[in-house]
Amino acid sequence: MAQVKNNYQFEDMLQKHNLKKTAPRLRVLSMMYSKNTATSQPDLESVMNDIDRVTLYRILNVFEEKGIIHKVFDLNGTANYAVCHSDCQENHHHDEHLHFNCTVCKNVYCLNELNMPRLTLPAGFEAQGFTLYASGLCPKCSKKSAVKVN
Amino acid sequence: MAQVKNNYQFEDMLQKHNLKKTAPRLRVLSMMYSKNTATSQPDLESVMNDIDRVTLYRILNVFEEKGIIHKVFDLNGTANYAVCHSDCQENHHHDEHLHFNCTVCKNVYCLNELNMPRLTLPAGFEAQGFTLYASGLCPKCSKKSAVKVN
DNA sequence: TTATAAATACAATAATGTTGCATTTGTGTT
DNA sequence: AACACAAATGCAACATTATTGTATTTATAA
Repeated sequence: MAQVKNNYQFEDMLQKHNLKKTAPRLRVLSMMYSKNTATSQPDLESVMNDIDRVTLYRILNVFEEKGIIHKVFDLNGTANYAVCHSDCQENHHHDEHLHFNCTVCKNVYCLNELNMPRLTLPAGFEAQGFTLYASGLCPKCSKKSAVKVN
Repeated sequence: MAQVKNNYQFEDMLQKHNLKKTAPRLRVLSMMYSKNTATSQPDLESVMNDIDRVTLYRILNVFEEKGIIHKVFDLNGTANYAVCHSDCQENHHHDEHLHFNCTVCKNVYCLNELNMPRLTLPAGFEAQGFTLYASGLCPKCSKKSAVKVN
């Protein structure tokens, strides 16, 4: 699930996007790539509490601008960020997959493997992008609830 | 588009849900039913600036709990609320339609007429609900941009 | 008309996100 | 290797959005 990358690859990523290789940015990258769920600013802040809040916000913003991560809102309306896959470019995201928000663990999964169904809009509407949300139980939480643990 | 209802009908709605018929609630209802787009707390506040902000938040919350309106987040992650159609019940929303967020006027349209495509999730995921988002130009704004007004 | 529970208004607080600026750091150049 | 400069970070202040507690007001049923 989670894409495995080493520190050299993260440095390359930054360089490719004309971003300086700084410790905070590398740490954010490695955290986001180590998980298969999206990450919010609060998530980052709780782990990297030695990095300034504002810095984290700004890192997330540049990464999004550069097409490294994309933003997705969870059920509570808080912004979460997930690593983009190959076909995202600067200021032009291809975010057309299913976002699954677990109602128990609150994690947001990007299910890239699912391709979006084509659909036609009512007359007059011109869509530029689609996003599909689902909420429910993720594999981990549905297993837990089945055996009534917790 | 916008559902036409009179004040008696709004009073009935409140009564049906065991909510007291108060002036703020009736005003919120009539505003929300008069538009075909979703409404945010800031929207309400700018129009009804004589009503306390907190009251508006609480009204939106009860209405959502009672299944009168449902919450949908716009592109900026701010909560918008739209009137539900018939099949929503208390604490059990049927929100499975397309939400269209115009990138120009920022309005959120609920396109109920569009039925959701069926889709199968990866193994282990148990979906309870789906929501489909699209962003782009709404009919009004696409017409404007075509004739290069503004 | 009155009693009571519910709803509102107001004040205070919390959480989240943004802006401006001084300081520090990375990087290309000498 | 050292310097210069732009970029990034850290810090302080502020803005916005949402929540909680409580006194006051209001709707409704007795």
